[in-house]
Amino acid sequence: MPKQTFFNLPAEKRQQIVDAAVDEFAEHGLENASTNRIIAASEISKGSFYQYFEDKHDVFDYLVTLLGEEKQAYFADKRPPDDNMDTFGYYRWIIKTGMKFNSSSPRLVQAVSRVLLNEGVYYGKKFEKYRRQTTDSLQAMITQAIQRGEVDPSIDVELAVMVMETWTNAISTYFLREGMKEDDVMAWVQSPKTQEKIDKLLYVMEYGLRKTESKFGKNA
Amino acid sequence: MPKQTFFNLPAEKRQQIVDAAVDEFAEHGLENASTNRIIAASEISKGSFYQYFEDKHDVFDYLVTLLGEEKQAYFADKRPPDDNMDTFGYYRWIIKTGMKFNSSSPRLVQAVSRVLLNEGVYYGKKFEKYRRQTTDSLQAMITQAIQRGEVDPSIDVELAVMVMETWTNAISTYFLREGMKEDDVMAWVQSPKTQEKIDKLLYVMEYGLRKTESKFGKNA
DNA sequence: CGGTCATGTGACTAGATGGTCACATTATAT
DNA sequence: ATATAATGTGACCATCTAGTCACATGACCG
Repeated sequence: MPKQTFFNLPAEKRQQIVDAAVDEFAEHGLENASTNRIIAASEISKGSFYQYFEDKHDVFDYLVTLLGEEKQAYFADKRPPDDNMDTFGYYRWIIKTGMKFNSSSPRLVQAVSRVLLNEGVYYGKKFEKYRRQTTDSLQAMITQAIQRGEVDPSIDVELAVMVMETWTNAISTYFLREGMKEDDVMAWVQSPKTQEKIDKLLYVMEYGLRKTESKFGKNA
Repeated sequence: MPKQTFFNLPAEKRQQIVDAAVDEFAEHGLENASTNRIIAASEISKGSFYQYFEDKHDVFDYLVTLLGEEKQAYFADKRPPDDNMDTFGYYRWIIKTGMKFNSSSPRLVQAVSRVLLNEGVYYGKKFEKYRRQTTDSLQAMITQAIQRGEVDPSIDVELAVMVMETWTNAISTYFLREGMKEDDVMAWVQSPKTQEKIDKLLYVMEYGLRKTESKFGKNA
């Protein structure tokens, strides 16, 4: 957590620092980020920086919190279109809505995701708390889905969580790699081409790659 | 490519340097790796290092080449048990045999994978050549599988490649995260528990998470 | 032996890093 | 206006970084 002095700052100055930090982490990750550069870019003095934060990890923690808050605010007034959706439909809605949210704060998402999805794997324990959030909610979702008879009960929950976590991360990575190339990320996300890609991907997650009889009926 | 002086070195000394580099990259990745530490650990002088290599990227390139050679040598005398295997069976064999290979050079695999799978995403163009190798062979495999009527033809090739690439990477990451915790990695890979996990994972890739009628016949 | 060429060496440079601290400035309260 | 507390500042420190270079050591050859 940043120190009180940081929160006493005028919002404008706070934003200046956050912007600088977001850029730095998005560009260099956490371990390679330079506090000196953050200080230079946010046009504060070195002494001030250390009066606001412990170190760069402290800044990063704050960015994660910030992203969490923004996400919560974004989802606050959003509800799936159909109340009787099954789990896969709900997951599809979550993924698509999540991608729209990502387009609304792409740099912040890039900064945080880059560290949590990649560096985080190697500096394990430090980031476990963040991963656990997603894991737990996915686990609840899947347990319910099995009870409802939507997910194959012969697949254990742990594995199903891994599958969905993998796809959640893969789609995030896809967003960061392909979406961030575009001028208008939001337009790219909402384009029929991107939406279709996500649909197809989740279809494969549901029904698999293999050509089966039951699928023939669907595609014929 | 390392300079000629490096290849003139006695094999023992070369190995010493490789070991030090592998450890450094496995522990710190590419961007955070320190040539100074590699030099210290391999017990050569600074001047010598720069007579062998251009810089640390040069060393890393060599490690990638080395891993490629070792992998090729490992697969040279291995053939899938059944010649009439379908594509999914073949892929399953590749993945499992690949994991056995990984256990035989776990540190080298860790060093290279860490950089290519994670850092590589952000320092794009530099590593594209390596990624293209896997992509191309997966693409050939899938095209053939569609022709054989094994893969759903309504799934475009590009997407199927993404799916298989995602799973190849996910299994690599799983190996690095879980397998490397074990004392005996090889034993862990070949244990029934791990093998079953892989089987189930690839089963889900083939048939999906959703409970379908055709699956009922299989699982009942 | 002397000469030549390849290899080994570590002190040194120039720059960046995270972090501290004595002091200057500003705001608040009396 | 004066005292007190909060905030701002950048020179400075120790440590690390990649890379160079003048010189030392060794090997081989005539």
